[in-house]
Amino acid sequence: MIHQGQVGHSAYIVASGWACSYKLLPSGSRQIIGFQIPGDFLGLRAILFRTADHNVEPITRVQASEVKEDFLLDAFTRTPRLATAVLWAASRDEAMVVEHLVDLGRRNAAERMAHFLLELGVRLRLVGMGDREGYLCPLSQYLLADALGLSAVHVNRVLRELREEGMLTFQKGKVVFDDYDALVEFAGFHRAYLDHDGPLLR
Amino acid sequence: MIHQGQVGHSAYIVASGWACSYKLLPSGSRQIIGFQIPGDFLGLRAILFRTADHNVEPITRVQASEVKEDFLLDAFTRTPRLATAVLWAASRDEAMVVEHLVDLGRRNAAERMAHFLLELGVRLRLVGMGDREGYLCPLSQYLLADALGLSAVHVNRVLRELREEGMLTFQKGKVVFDDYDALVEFAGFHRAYLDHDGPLLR
DNA sequence: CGGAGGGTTGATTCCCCTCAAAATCAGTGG
DNA sequence: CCACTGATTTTGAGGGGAATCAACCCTCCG
Repeated sequence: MIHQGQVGHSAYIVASGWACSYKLLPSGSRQIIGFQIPGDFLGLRAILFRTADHNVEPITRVQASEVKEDFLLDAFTRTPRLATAVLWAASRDEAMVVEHLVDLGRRNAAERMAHFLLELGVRLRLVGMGDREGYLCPLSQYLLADALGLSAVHVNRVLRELREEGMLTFQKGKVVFDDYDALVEFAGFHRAYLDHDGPLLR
Repeated sequence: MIHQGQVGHSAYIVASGWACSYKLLPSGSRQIIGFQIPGDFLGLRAILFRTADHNVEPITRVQASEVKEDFLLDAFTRTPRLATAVLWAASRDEAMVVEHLVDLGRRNAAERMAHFLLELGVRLRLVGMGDREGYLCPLSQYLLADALGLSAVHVNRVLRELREEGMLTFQKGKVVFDDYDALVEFAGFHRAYLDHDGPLLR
């Protein structure tokens, strides 16, 4: 969908399916920045900076509406409210990246996993694709590893631990919260950063 | 300057001095999101979300221009170009956080340190506070540790390594690039994400 | 002169990586 | 229906990078 270093990209609004954005290092390893789910806006930086600084790739089959560069920039000058809305979306995005940063910097593997899957759960619930019980999740352990800065092997062990602790089960594409409250406590999860009221229009 | 959980903040444009933004975890540990230097805009999320999701604290004595919430939101609707400029600034900010994320996820301690100090160098050069030789840097090893997701002790060891390898010297508040090219190579540093042309105005 | 903050170094521990190999599963074609 | 392939999950063994704990030093400052 978007390729690092290339120019002339569009932005997209995801209608269905999952995608992921990531960066590749010279060493060949990959760091996943985040996952995009239905309702998400992606590619803003690719438009503003003209040349994309990251990649976006579908994980499942994705349907998305294309938002062309010209349209977006025109719309900004013509409809300030839209500009504010996009700014707000970008800020929510940044808040998620920041929380992800905290994950990698100051949480151990299990807390990281728990926090990450909780966040994903809240986001999916906001678009009606999950509930307090759990959700369907097409992510492989390799993808989780590249997102959480772990090895795939260790992802597997951590998932086993969480399962044996009776907090969370992730198997066969399904995340099940076995003990939601314990999990929230364990991960130090505060959903405030996902709950802001939408653009502060005036 | 800004306190997590509090409402009614302003944004600021730093005129002189250094600040840092960070999050605190229940465990008491701290993850520094980034450092603000002269010319940087900070506190946008605190305004858009009404309640701040992070803290900002001065490191040295800071002089900054306050940008009040009302002013900013009014200006958006009245001056679309300004909105685009702010959006652009926010995106550059996010690009830096993303690169920081890659640091924590996929680089070892030494590469992380090198990459971080190189980025800081480029940013400082853009505002005339450093050159290819190096720059003045008021950050303690504790601050570096909390930014890079390391312990202060290990920060010290890594700095010693880099010094003994003849790549970089950080002592007495001065960063000196002993071998800039080697350092860039070692860190896998690409400055593209800092070099975009400024707001794409129309 | 005592105390605090920051820097430096050593010893030990442990979290997570790497390497390696089964086991399971989905799809594919004979 | 089964053999074959490739992707994914699972488990084990061993090693290493960074944390932790614990000193000791220096400088600055009231």
